[in-house]
Amino acid sequence: MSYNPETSSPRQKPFRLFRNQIGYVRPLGFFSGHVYLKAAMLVSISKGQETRQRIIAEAAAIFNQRGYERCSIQTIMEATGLEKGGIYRHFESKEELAAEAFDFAWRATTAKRRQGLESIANQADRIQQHIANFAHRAGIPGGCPLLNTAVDSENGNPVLRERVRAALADWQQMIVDTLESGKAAGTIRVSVDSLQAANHLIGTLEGAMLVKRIGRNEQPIRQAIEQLHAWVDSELRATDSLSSTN
Amino acid sequence: MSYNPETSSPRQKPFRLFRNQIGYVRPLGFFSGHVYLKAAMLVSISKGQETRQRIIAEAAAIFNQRGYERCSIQTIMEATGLEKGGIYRHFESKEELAAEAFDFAWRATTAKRRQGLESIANQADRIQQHIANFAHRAGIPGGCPLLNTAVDSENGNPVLRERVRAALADWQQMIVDTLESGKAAGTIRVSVDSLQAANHLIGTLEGAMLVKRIGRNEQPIRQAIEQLHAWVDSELRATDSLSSTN
DNA sequence: CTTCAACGAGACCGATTGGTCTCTTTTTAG
DNA sequence: CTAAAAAGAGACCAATCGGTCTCGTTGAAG
Repeated sequence: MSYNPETSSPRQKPFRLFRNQIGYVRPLGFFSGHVYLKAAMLVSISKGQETRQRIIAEAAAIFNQRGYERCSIQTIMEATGLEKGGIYRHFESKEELAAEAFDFAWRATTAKRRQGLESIANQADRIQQHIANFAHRAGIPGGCPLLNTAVDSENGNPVLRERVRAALADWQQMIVDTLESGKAAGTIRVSVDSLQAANHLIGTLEGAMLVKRIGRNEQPIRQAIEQLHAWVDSELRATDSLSSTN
Repeated sequence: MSYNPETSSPRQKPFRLFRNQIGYVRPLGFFSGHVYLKAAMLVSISKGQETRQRIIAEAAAIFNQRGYERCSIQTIMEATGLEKGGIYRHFESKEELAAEAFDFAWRATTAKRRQGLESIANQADRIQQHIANFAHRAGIPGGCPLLNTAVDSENGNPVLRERVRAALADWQQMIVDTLESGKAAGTIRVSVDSLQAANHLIGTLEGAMLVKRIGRNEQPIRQAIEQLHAWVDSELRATDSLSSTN
C-alpha cells in the first residue's frame, strides 16, 4: 500500500451536467446558485442514495444480460458514467452490487408478471392472468433473472445464490397463498397440493423459457402457456366455479 | 513478443509416472526400456490424441460445475497435471476446448438418459423409460450440461452457443423420431404433434431441474417425472396399445 | 541403434480484473 | 454566508487472465 500523491495529476472538471431528481431535472454546477425550491428537498432523497439506485439499475440490466463474470466494474463505470471511486463508495464489493442488482431485476420482473392480478377476485382467474403475463418480455433486458442467475451463482457466489433462492421461495409463496385463498373462497379445489402446483407452474414456465432461448423460438413458451391454461381449468379450478373472464 | 531464452531456467524432470492406455497401464520413463508389447500399439491411439481426450474429460467436469468464466486454464492445468504448453498444443483457444468439453459432457449425459431404451420395442414405453432415467444423476458432475451452458454461452460465446443449440436439436429429434415411429407402429396416437410433445417433455424436465437446484430439493424433479408418466399414458399412447412394462 | 517429428514444460507477455487510497469537488446543515 | 460531511475522480496495485514461444524430452518409425 504505497500510494504516491506526488504522481497524481490535478483534478479535471466533472463532465456531469444534469441530475435527475424524483420528478424533475435540477440544474447545478455552472448555474450560479441553488435555483431549485427548498421544498423539493423534502421529497428528494440524498444524492448518494440516488446515485446508488442509479448504479443498481444500470448494473442490473448488464448483469442480467451478461452474467456475473462477464460484467466487469469497468462495464458498469461506462454505463453509469462514474469512475471507480464513485461506485465503490456505495458498495463494498462487486458481489454486494450484484446481489442488489439481482433484487432490482427480480422486482422489475415480478412487477410485470403480477400486473393486473390485484383487480381479479377469483383465484383461478388470477393464476390464469399470471400465466398469461409470461407471453410478454421480462421487466429487464436479458430475460428471466431467476433463470439467468440460478446457474451463474451456483458455484462460488453464495450471497447471490441466497438471493436467488429467496426469489424462488417468494414466487412459490405467492402462488401457494393464492391457491390457499382460493380453497377458502371455493374457487380452487381443496384437493389441490398448493406447493406441488406452484412447482409445476414455475417449472413448466422456466423450462419453456430455457428451450425458447436455446432455440430462439417463441413457440415453446406459447405452448407452455396454453397447456398451463388448460391445466388450471381442468386440475385446479373448482368445478362449481366458472371463469368470469373466459 | 520479445522472448528471452537466456532467462529460462533449466528444465526440471517430468512428474508424470504412469500413463493410461485403453485398458491397461503402461509404465515408462524410469523403466529402462519399452517393456510393453508391440501388439498393444495396434489398439493404442497416439499419445497426443490420448492427452487431448484426457484434457477434454477433465475440463468437461470443471466447466460443467463452474461455468466458462470461472474455469480458468490454470484450473485445467491443475486438474490434468499439465502445463500451459501441454494444453495449448491440443487446442487453439479456451473457447475451442470449452466447446469440445461441452460435447463430451452432453454425450455422457445423453448416454445415461438413453440407457435401456434400445431394448424397448414399444415407443410409448421407450419414452416412459427415457423420462424415468431423469431420476438419476446426470452423466457428469454439475448437473445437466444443457441447462448449465445455455445461459452461460448466451452472450459472448457464439461457438459454445451453437453447440448447445445443436444439443437441444438432437434431443428434440430423438423424441420426434421415436414418436413418429410409434405412430407408424400404432403405439403412439397419430394426432400427436411430435415436436410440440418433445418441447413439452424437455421443457418440463429442464424446468424441474432448475427449480430443484435453486431450492436444493429433489421433490420438483420427482413430481415432474410422475406428471410426465401420466401425460404419456393419457395423451401420447395409442388407446389400443397398453404398456408392456407397467 | 539413429533420426525426426510430436509432445510438453514453463518463462514470459500484455491486457484486464477487483479493489484501495488520497485528494478534490459537491452537497448539506446551520 | 461558513464549515463539516458526503460524494466522486482517478492513479495505483497485486493478482490473474488467456495466450505465445522456445527448447528440452519423449515417442515412433526405420
